[in-house]
Amino acid sequence: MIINDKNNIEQSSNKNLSTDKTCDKILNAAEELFAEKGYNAVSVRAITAKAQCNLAAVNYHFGNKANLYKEVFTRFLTDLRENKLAAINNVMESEDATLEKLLSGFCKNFIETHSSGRFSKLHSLMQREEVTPLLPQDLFLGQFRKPVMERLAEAFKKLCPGLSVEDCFLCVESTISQMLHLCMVSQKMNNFKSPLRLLPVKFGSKDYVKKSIDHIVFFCKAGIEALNDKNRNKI
Amino acid sequence: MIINDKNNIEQSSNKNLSTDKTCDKILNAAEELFAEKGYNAVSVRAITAKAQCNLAAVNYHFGNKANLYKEVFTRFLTDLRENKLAAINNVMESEDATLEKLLSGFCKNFIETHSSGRFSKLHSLMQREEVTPLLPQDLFLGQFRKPVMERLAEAFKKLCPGLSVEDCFLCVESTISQMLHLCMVSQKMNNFKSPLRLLPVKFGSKDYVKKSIDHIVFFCKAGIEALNDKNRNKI
DNA sequence: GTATAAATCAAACGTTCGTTTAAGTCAAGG
DNA sequence: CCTTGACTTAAACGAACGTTTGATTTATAC
Repeated sequence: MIINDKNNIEQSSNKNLSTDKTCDKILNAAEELFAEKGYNAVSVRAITAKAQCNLAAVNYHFGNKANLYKEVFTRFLTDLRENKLAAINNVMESEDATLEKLLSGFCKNFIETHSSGRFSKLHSLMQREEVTPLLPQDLFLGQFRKPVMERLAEAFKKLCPGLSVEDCFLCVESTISQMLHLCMVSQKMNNFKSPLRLLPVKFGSKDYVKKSIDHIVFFCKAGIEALNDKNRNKI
Repeated sequence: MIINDKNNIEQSSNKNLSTDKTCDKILNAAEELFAEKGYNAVSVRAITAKAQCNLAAVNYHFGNKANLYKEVFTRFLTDLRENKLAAINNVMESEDATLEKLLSGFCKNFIETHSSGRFSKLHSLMQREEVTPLLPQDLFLGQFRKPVMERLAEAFKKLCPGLSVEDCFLCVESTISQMLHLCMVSQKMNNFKSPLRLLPVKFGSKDYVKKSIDHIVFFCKAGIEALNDKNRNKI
């Protein structure tokens, strides 16, 4: 019995996750099911049914259900972190980087990544883990949130030197919180087809998301620049 | 067997929830436990143990566990909605209402309400319900979010006539999303005593929350006024 | 005081769950 | 060919859960 094997480090960075081995079939099936329904709502039996393997295979390869969840979550967090850092670096490595380009690049990558494909469903999983943590705090906070926040705060500082380090982090929180909220609204509305209309544009529709992105970029730019100006005037 | 009895309508509006009747003891015990651990992590046995009554009492008075949860959630949402509407009205009924006073009043009431007392733990429950809905959408969205959002959007419109209705709602979302995020960070850090430091001020500490509130008020004010000015310049 | 309904109680039911066990299959190495 | 170890399989275990039952107690009304 070999649990917690890390033999798929190279594979996890690939876009196409391998599906031949039982171990990987379980990992992929668990990722889909956990993302869709959350940890408690998914039974080991459901996972092994989807992976088309025996019930005991989960305990054989991963020790127990909780450890399988940890493996799924770690693989996902690593991939998502690299995605976000790349989006920030992509703007900052350019010669003519501006605050607006940074915000636009970060937010558009955010919504695209979290709204389609593999990360779409996993976004809910991340939100669930944030509200009801099942894993050690340092995994989510230290290995994902901290590096992304630090990189974005650093970028803000470079483009707006008037900001204090503290202001940079507060602006990062302001930006990210709005994006997380938008993703949640967008995803929830897509799932439930609610007829509720709060706006002329239907809440959660594609038009709504598009307008929201533009709004958030404008809103954050104004807030950050106002903060930048305030500090510069102090001097 | 009388389930779903609404005989405590007057009592629910009182600050001191009655605790003499078995029915109310169950409701109060369930509120505390659901708020702390979520629906699935709380067993009917745990509720009846805390309420010091028999296991079958839950099914006798509320039909089943799910309906008890609905009763708990409805009572809580009604109280919280009135709290928020009062905070907005409290500023707007004044003669010298300004955008900054509105934002400050709303945000400070928000953090105070969600950080201490009865609503402190219930905030997590609301977040869980948002991420993993167990109840019909129109309950949370229609009876809570919609009225609060409409009232705040209306207030923005009054103080910043240059904003379009759509802009008002987008600014409401920007404001609320930042407050929700702050509450979550604050609460999580309080629970876990994480040593992680992202800022000079400790993440999630009282100082951090205080500075964050001031930041959010300033940040939103700048964003809203920039939007207001942009539209006025169009004319 | 007695009849009727409401409320409480201990006990059990049926189901689902995560996990374990022990037998079985298969491929590689000597 | 045989052994060894990795892997798979069917079956069962024990615990926890929501719910139900039927008897018993308490309160209410006549």
